[in-house]
Amino acid sequence: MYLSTPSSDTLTSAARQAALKTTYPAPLLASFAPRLIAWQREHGRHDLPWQNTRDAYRIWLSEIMLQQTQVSTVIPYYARFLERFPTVEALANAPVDDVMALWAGLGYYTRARNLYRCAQVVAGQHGGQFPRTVEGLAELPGIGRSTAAAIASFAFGARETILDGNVKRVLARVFGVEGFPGEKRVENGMWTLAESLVPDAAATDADVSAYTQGLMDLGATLCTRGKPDCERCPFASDCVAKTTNRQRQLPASRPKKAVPTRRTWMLVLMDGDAVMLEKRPPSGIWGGLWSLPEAADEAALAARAEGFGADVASVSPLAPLAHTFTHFKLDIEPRIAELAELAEPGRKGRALVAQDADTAWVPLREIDAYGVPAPVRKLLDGLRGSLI
DNA sequence: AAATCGGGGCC
DNA sequence: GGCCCAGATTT
Repeated sequence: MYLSTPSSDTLTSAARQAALKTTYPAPLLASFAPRLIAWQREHGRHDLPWQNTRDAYRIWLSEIMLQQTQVSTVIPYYARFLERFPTVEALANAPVDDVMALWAGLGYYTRARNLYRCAQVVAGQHGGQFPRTVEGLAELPGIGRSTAAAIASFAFGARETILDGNVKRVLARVFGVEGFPGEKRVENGMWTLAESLVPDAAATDADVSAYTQGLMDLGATLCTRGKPDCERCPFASDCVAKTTNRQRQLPASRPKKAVPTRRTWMLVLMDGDAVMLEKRPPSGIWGGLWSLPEAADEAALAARAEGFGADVASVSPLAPLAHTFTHFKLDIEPRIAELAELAEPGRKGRALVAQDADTAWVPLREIDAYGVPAPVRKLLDGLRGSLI
């Protein structure tokens, strides 16, 4: 049952549908589908390679590719896939490495693996036929509720609604749906609204296809995130966002949640005017950038300083700085140290420090030539100013 | 640099 | 069953 709109409170599905009419203008609800269909036929996209087919395999393949990549990128991949794997059986029987090789460049490789797994399930357990219902489709790997609805409506004329990011944006604007669509309550309301909008039983399969395609086309070509082309929109006269000039506010963006704070200690190890930078691991925060050696606490940083050849007694604090990421705030505790004197009088030595591909002595004036995280650069810029 | 995105997986 | 993530792109 998880595919049906999750019931909120005690309302039945019918009651929730009825409640929509008190929330949104009935004439808009009633005219939405015919207007969208008319617009799609006149101004929508009609020549995409996966249109004008009812082959569920082709539609599925396009939908999976389009989940993550824009149309212009998908087109050549789609063509190559179909040439190499004309049927779901051909895909299922291919070595997985062949599939991955053809996918290479599209990214999101777990979805390629799901694509392959899905093909094997369809070929092996469904006789090569994709399930015809949203429920059946959504049990397959890589197919969720929205993708299932896209396949069911395009391939089988099912009167089911999609609800992807584009559609959420269109609905939020046209109907003035408040709240962040990533929030369950808001999303559930959008599913109910979207379901109420699908063409009625009188609609032909072609109408259903035009409707679903229209939802996609409107969001992708007119009702875009940045600069919607309201002048060409068939709903401009009714659209809540347009008529109240809130295109930028709808849909509501993710609420800024209080982010956790992490704390890190950074070593500013100086040798004259040069500072030691370390290359960070390729993935994770500041992946691949050059930064200061780090440690999780004061003692660990002192140990690192000593390991590099600094006199621990010379390690002293600089002003802390904060940097905010999407997910968390980083408090940086910088500690500055100089290399200890070598036994040979009057010489400090870079030779003490292992020079490998992941460490570098960089004169402060040259750090711009390295990829250095913004807060670290700021810190070093300040240091440079004070040393001169 | 920040925001966004469907589905999967984790709890 | 709900929440958050992984992995990538667009703006």
